[in-house]
Parts: sequence; C-alpha cells; structure tokens
Amino acid sequence: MRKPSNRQTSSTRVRDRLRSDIFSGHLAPGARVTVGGLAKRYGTSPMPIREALQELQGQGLVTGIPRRGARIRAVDAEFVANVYDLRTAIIGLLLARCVRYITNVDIEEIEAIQAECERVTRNGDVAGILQAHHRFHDRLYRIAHNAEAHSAVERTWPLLHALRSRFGFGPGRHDESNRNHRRLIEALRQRDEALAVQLGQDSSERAKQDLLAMMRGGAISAGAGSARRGAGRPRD
Amino acid sequence: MRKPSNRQTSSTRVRDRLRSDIFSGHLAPGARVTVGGLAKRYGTSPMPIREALQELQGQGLVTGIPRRGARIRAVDAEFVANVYDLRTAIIGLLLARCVRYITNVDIEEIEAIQAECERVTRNGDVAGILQAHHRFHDRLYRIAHNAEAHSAVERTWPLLHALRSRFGFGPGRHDESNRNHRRLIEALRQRDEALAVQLGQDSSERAKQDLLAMMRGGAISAGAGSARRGAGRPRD
DNA sequence: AAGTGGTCTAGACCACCTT
DNA sequence: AGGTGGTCTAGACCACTTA
Repeated sequence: MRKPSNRQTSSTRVRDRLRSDIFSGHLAPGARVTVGGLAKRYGTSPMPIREALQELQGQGLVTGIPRRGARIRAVDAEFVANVYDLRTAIIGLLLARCVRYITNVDIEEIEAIQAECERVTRNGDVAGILQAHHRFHDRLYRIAHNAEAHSAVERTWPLLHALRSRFGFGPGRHDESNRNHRRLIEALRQRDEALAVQLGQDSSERAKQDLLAMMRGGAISAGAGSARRGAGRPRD
Repeated sequence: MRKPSNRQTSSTRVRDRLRSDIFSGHLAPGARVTVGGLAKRYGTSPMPIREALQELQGQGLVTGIPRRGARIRAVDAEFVANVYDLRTAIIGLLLARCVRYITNVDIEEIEAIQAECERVTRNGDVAGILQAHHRFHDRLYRIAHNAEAHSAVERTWPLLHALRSRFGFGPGRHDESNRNHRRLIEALRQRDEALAVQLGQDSSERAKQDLLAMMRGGAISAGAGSARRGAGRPRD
C-alpha cells in the first residue's frame, strides 16, 4: 500500500511552489527567472522547470521572452480584472449553449451540487467551498458541448483558486453566490437563454468585484464561519 | 545574408509536422500516440515530443490522458465550430474594449493594414492573405489592453491558419471579409461599441460558415479564382 | 571573444495496466 | 509479475547577448 507520490509529479510540485512564490511576493513581479536558477532553487533538473514554466505561461502568470528567460507577471488588479472579463465572455457563450442542451437530469445533478455548495458554506471551510463551487461550474459547462471554451475557462481556475485561498471572500459573498446559483438554475429550468446568460455573467462580474475588493484590502481572512473577525476589515 | 538556422527549434519542427500529419489524416483521429513512437517517427528524443504535444494540447488538437499517452482529436465540423464560437465570444469582449481605448492613430494604422489586406487579395496569394489578415486582428486586439483575452484568441490561430491553407476560401469570401473590415473600422471611428461588437462577431460567424462549407466540400482550391476541384482527396 | 542560459540527447526510473 | 510508456536526471550543445 505504497502511495508515496500520488498524482504528485515533480513538474506539478515545481509549478505549485512557483505559483505560491509568486503570490507570496517572494518572486517579485517583473523579476526575470532562469531555468538554471529555479532548478537550483527547487533542487531539480531543467526539464520539470521548463514544463512548469510553460504551464504557468499558459495561465498568464509568467511571460516568456524568446531567448532570454521568463518574467514574472504582476498579479495586480488589472490582471485579475482581465482574467475575469475573459471568463465572463466565455461563460456567456457556454450558458447560451447549456440552455439548448440541458436536460432535467442535468438540472437535478446540478441542484445536488448546489446543495453541497450551501452545506460547505455553512461549515465555512474555504477549501471545501472552492471545490464545490468548481464542481458546480464544471458540471454546468460540460453540458455546453464546447470542450474548447470549457477548457479555456478552466485554465483560469488555478489562478483564481490561489487568489481566493489567499484573500478569502467578502462579507455575505457566499450567500450572494448561492443566491445567484439558485436563480441561474431556475433560468435554466425555464430554458430562458437570455436570462441565464445575463445571470451567469452578472455572477462572474460580482465575483470579480468581490475579489478585487479583497485584494485592495489586502485581507488574508479565511472567511471561515467565525464571524468575530468582521470588524477589522480595512474596507475602502 | 546568413542565419538559415534558428528560430526553428526541434520542438517547433515536431509540432508543425505533427499538426501537418493530423490534418493530412496520416494520424487518424482518436489514434493513441506515444512519446516513444513519435520520437522514433520524427528521429528525435522524448523531450521535444513532450513539448510539442503539450502545445498542441493547448490548442485542442490532442487530448492528454494522465498516464496513458495522448489521443489525436478529430478535426471535424463540430471541433471547428466550437473553436470559432470561442473566438467569437472573446472577440466581442475585445472589440468592446477597443472602442474605449482606440485612438485616431490606431485607426490610421489599422487602415494601412487593411489596405495591405486588399492588395494581397488582388494577388490571390493565400499565405499572404492569411498573414495580412492576422496582422489586422493582432493590431486591433492589442488596443483592448487585455493580454489574457488576446492570447486566448491568438491560441486558436495556428489551427485556423492550417485549415485555411488546406481548404482555402469560398468564392467571394475575400471581398466579403474586406467589406466587413471596412465597416468595422467605420464603427470604431464612430466609437459605436454595440455596432463594432456586432460587426466583429458577424465577421467571425461568416468566416466560420465559409470554412465549414469548404471543409464539407473537401476542396483544396487555393481560392484564387480557379475554382477547379474534383480531383481533391475526399478525406484521408 | 567569453559568458549566459535555453534546448536537446540518451538512458534510467517508476507508476500504471495487462496476463 | 511483466510490459508499456511517461517522467526525470545529468551533461553537452549552441544561439544570443555581453565586454
């Protein structure tokens, strides 16, 4: 019963640590990183570094210069807003298609996932909330039968996951999100394409605004159930 | 006059040949490919194969199975339609932002590129047309100041480029495209956001329909007026 | 002209699937 | 248990940027 390295490959380890180092500010925005330097830093050979760098490049976290290494991208408000706007545009496409393909069985399953979302919300476990939320979106967009659009929006998830883990959620944000999900499900049940698209894009926009506010506040609040932290938020 | 050498790396060579082999049908859709097999086929070591595979996976041409190799994706009508729909959605976002950021200098430069588009159209050189067309889009979307959305739509270009090189354009398609470009430029000059978005998305939709029609016909016509066909390979 | 740093080769390792 | 095949290591190669 040896499961020492689960699905944990060296590339993924490097990728996660690299991402963590970017968010923690240990690797400054705009800093140039080299394969050799990172290989020594993480104690591995060039190949996993290249792989991780390429994946993070696909997520927009690093920008590659042809023959001159790579550069850390600043995870600032503009970058986050851009990623969310991209998500919003694609989500509009996906939801329009969902309305055309969705079945009652799909709706039942999505409602079950939504119930799960609301349950973990009461627990207040951020990791669980993120996971359930992700499952909701994944299950929904699968219906759209557009794998390219789906994976394009999926590609932005690791970034948002990491940011939410760090900055948490604003007060009442979870309830708002769940309310939006419920309304979206109702629109899907009615097969109201325009409304579903509108609600989904609104949801995405609200999520963007909430995350941006949390980033402005610099909060590290876990957003967990204990409401006794509410007073000290440096709101602006 | 020297430097025949690089910008051509082994990874890119493998990537291009792999893509070519997929389009030519030499690698059947759904076929499983292995790193070792491709390494022998292309006479190289595993690493460039992995790199090329990963990039093509990012473009949706191959789908990776965690521990079990990769699979060639079928380049059929559904796949092409999906990619175009994704493009259309993102283009809407980009054009809406373009209207907000565009300057008169931008418009002048875009008009110059459009003039180039029309000149190469008269020549009938497909490669030149594709290049000019690409420059038009690239220059335009740069204005939107959303690098993530821009690169997401750029990622779909190599696929469309390859397909157009193989299947060409329908009769009158170039003139229609240029007409749409001119109208789009006019909408941008008026800063009419709704119209610009509408025209841009219409253009994308028309391009999709044209390419799908060409694929249905199985034509290899260069689209330069000589609409001779019938000797073409129906499919491989 | 020397240095820096990305790219590639060949082989070993080991996880997963098959008999 | 054996086979298949992805993943990783260490070092060499070479293009591009410095003095």
